[in-house]
Amino acid sequence: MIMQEDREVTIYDIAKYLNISAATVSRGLKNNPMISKQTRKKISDAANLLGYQSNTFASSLRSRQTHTLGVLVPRLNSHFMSSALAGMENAANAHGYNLIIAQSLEEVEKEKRNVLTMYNKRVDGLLISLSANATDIAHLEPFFKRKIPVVFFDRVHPHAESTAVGIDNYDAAYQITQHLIAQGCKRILHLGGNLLRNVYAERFRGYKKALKEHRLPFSASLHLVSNLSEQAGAEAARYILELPPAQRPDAVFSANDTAAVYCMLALQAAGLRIPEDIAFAGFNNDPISKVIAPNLTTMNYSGEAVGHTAVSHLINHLKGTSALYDTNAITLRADLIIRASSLKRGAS
Amino acid sequence: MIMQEDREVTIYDIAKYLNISAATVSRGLKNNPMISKQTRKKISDAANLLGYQSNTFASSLRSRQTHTLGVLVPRLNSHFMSSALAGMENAANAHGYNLIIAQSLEEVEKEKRNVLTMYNKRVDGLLISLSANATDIAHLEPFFKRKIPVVFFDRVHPHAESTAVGIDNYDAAYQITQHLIAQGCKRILHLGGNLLRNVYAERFRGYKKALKEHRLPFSASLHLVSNLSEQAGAEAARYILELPPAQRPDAVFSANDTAAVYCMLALQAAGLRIPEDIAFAGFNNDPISKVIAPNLTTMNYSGEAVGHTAVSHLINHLKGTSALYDTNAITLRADLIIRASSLKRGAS
DNA sequence: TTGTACGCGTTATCAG
DNA sequence: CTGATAACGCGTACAA
Repeated sequence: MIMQEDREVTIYDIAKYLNISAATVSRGLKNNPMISKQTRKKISDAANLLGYQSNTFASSLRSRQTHTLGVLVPRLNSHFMSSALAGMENAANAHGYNLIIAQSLEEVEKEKRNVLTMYNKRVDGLLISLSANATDIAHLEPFFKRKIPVVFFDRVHPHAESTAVGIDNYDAAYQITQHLIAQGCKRILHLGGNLLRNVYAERFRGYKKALKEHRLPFSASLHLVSNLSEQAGAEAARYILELPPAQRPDAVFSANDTAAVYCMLALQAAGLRIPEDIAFAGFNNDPISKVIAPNLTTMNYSGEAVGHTAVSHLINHLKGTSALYDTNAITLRADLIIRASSLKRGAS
Repeated sequence: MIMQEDREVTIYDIAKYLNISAATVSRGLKNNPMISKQTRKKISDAANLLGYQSNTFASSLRSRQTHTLGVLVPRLNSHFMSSALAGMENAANAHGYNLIIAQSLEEVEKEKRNVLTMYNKRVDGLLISLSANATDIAHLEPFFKRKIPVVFFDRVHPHAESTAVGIDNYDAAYQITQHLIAQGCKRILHLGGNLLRNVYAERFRGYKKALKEHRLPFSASLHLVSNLSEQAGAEAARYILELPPAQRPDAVFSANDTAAVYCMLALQAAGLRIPEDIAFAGFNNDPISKVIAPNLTTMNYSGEAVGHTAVSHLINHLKGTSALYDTNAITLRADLIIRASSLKRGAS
């Protein structure tokens, strides 16, 4: 048990000390221009002297503002997510906001509980990237009902009154697939994620569009769905190796770099050459993509930018200072990075 | 500006609705056994019906407990840190605690500001990994003074009333260096970090101890200090290549995997063979260490475990349920993972 | 088992 | 420019 220390120093202590009212102290502490410069100085000095530290929730209780944003993500430990968090923290800090962070571990139930916790903490806004198998956003109703702004990022969901921050996954996947086709690939396997999530559904759509445009047949046997983990990548390799030679793909487009890399490693271990026997492209520009040999062609977009944009937008909305307050979707750029893993015919 | 919605539903609304007192509602909501089972049921039903959601800071204001822990790290976006955060979130969530997270970006000033913010939010405890060039922990005084528990993790600092969670960096570095020596390496370069931080100082000490034990000379020209970034790794490679052949190291022990890997890549690009010309060992078991060719020998320890342990310990302390409340240091295990990058003479 | 009454530290409102 | 006073929503002695 922690001992209860002596009472904390409050604005009343400062008031008493200076023989002024607590109201004046409160105002002075926030540099309210109504208070004379000298009084403000006196208050500030006394605060330091007495070791005063404001009590955020007493303030929140009264002002109905917590200056805290809730962040809810599927997992904290991926390169993209931690970059996004870093970007969020930067933006939040710059505006005097704090972040309260939780992960759903891809479990809808945990996501629901965390949403409620965030609500109970009365966050001023919520940033969320949905868990893999959430089918709807009914659990966000408490926020919608009270018009507390919600910003979806990365794994978004359509909602009239919320903003979505992400990239054009459809176009990105289209570009990647086209690039592989331009390299002469004709049987391109797609290593995809759960189609409930827009990011994976759209990457799959973009892939199919490119195939169609080039009159390449799409076959369900060339579309694997998984959680895109290291294991999933290795399993995909086993799947490929067990395919009859005639049906073997000559390229793989993976919806993330992790699965791509571990698929590559397993295929290489089995004696296949990359890109000669099978070309590879991933997604995310994860650090491992430029360490693997050959380097992995991938789609680059900045997690930091996504996070920073999402928070900046949210805070602008809260402060009502942005004309963007009713923007419904923010699409950040993503660039194809062509590396050796997909270059069947010399440099590009 | 966000419109102020209708007042929130409070325990008073529930009380009025059921013709009972707010106190009873308050107690019933927390399943206080003093309240009869049926009353509790009625309260719970009414709460659901009216859409009641508890207001955490009204509660915190009264109870002086926030059930929130502050987490302050140098950077959010490294593999180790995001794993540690994931472990912390797990442990916290399991005990009904929340995490408020900020990064110092290695700047002492930002660290100080964040510490104060955490204090003002009245976190129940603080978890901190110090920024690279913090020379003391005077800025934690507000916490110490009010006996709010502080737990250092990874980059720790001695303090009588705080706990430190980490690994034995001294021994780990000693093991790594010894392994390199056993492989026949005689001139081992150490790519180290800022010596103000225990993790780097101890890894350096362990390295020197191994050298000394094997009567290998230590030379300042074999100790590079940097921020261990990708660039720093590449620069180290340049440094090595510019050394007169006779002075070139035959091994590199880097205090993290990132610098090791980018040093390897640059040396390989210059035509050096690893491990034949120069052996490598890193630290952290970062994902890139098992993707680089040849795979990087490294020290494995779980960020998740560090984070989970730190939070569990802190919460146990808060709840006063642990005999460990006065433990001053928790050392987790770290294992040498020997991979091809350091094997000069066949498999081990 | 339940109700009464007050206070946690701050800010908003309304006077002066 | 400053002060008095009443909330904000909840928890807890104390009384019943």
